[in-house]
Amino acid sequence: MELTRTLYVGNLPWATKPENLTDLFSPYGEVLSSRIITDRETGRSRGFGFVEVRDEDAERMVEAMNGAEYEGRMLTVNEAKPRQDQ
DNA sequence: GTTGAGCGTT
Repeated sequence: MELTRTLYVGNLPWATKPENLTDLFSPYGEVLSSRIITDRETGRSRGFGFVEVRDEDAERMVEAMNGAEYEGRMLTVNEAKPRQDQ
């Protein structure tokens, strides 16, 4: 039984940092970790990231943040697909 | 010094 879930966050501004994700999602639940996916070569943001949250908060946080506006962008928030398998 | 749909490293 997992205690956490990972949320996919898309349509982020290029300048968004992991701490920004934490600040954005914290009001709606506990953020355990957050990360911005960057291009391995250039190191620049790819415009999306992932936020690890408590399982019990995940649903509410998706509802609250999906479609929310950040720096003029309508965010896409969904439960992340499993990275390896399942 | 750019871009805009997307589901991520060890």
